[in-house]
Amino acid sequence: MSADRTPLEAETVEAPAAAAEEPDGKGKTRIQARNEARILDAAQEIFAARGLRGATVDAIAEKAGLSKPNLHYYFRRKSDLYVAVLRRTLDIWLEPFAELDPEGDPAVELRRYIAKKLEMSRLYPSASRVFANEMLQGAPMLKGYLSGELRALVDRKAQVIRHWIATGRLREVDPHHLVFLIWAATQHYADFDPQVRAVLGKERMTKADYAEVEDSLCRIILGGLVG
Amino acid sequence: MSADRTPLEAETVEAPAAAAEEPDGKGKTRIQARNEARILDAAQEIFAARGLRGATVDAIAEKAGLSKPNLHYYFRRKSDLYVAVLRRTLDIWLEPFAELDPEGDPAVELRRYIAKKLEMSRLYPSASRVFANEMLQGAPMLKGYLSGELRALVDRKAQVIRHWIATGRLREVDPHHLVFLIWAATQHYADFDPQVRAVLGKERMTKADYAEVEDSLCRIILGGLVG
DNA sequence: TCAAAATTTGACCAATTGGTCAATAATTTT
DNA sequence: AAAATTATTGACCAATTGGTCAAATTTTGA
Repeated sequence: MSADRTPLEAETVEAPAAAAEEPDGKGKTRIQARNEARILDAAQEIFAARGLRGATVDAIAEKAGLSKPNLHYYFRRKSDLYVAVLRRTLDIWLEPFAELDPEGDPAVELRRYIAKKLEMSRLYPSASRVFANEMLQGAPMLKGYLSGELRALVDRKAQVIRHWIATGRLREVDPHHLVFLIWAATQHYADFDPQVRAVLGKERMTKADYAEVEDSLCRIILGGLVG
Repeated sequence: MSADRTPLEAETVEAPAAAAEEPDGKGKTRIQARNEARILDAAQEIFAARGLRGATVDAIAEKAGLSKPNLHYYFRRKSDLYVAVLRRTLDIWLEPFAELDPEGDPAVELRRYIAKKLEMSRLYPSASRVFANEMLQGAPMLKGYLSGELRALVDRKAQVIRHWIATGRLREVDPHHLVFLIWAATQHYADFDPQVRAVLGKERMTKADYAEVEDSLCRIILGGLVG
């Protein structure tokens, strides 16, 4: 109940000695790079399924193929690892959102964004789930990030959407809620996968299934907003 | 890693002696009813924030104002309590969905359903979060329910939507994905509340804020489907 | 009023778990 | 090849936690 929180701003792993190195990439042994990657992947799976508190270091270590003390050699605290996973996920997620182009055609831009976001749910569902878990916990690790960087970015993109509306290329909508809707709809297929599969009666969701999802989402969301 | 799963079908609490009593309601002392309600409410809060594994019986007991052994007097295992909370949530959730009327106007019916679902996110966010948590864990307790009762109900309602389409009152859409979209969009405001508030820059979401959400969602989702 | 039934609790376990540490084994550097 | 650095591990704690139990207290009902 006390100490498993570390602000996102903190460095994930102390860069070994060397100061002016690239924030990641170099300054790392071959072994270091390999093991840290393995650990992050394993941690993402475990955190996705159990959350921060539910995940055990033993489980992560086992999945990564390392002993617990060996894992601690790379990440001193479980929360460090959690934050590192979260950071990696966020980096991947925000890229296509930031690319929404005010000069592009809203229909094309939004469709591409929806497609990319959905593809991420399909390819990295566990990343989505870790984030969802963090939200459910009240975002203890991401509070600052959400109301800082993220809010700023969303506000900027809301301007893009307003621009589209102002130039008559998009119907009147609240930009924020449009963004939330896209996020909710796309992430749903990763976060609520068991429900989706059960209701659809599918053992697993194929690439083709996702193509149908994309079609449906675009049709509904864009249907009333453009054209 | 072993024993914290109990199928939903199992009775929540062994009805004390009497066989042919109503499944709930009677057959319970005043104290029993009061305490069980308190425990369920407390458990919902704790489970919502921490998930099944992360929630401690102590925390639930404290929130309910009882001692741990006393809580165990009412619910022998933590997982019993978890299932009970889940069951209660599902009962509340499915009611308005089941009410979608094939003879009604699609615009009115869907708008009302969206409004009700959103209201539930506003009034009982923790219920939504417990469910979300269970999904993220892979739905260990709800698997059977999802592919049984729920799937059947959704299929039935998908027919209603297809009926609307066939009679030219609704544009062509995949009924299942429309339902998922509505679920995702409405639950998002409960499950991702920290993100929503941070991005919107609001300390808390008021009733008025939710009214705007409702308006936006209906405008986007229904905008392209009816009229 | 008094015994039976229901409720509550303090004291305890046994298992789990995050994290440490000294010692050992690889690797790299000189 | 020896020294220095990096990686790995077995053995261990201390704290947390789910759950038990016998004893005590309160409520109920005849």
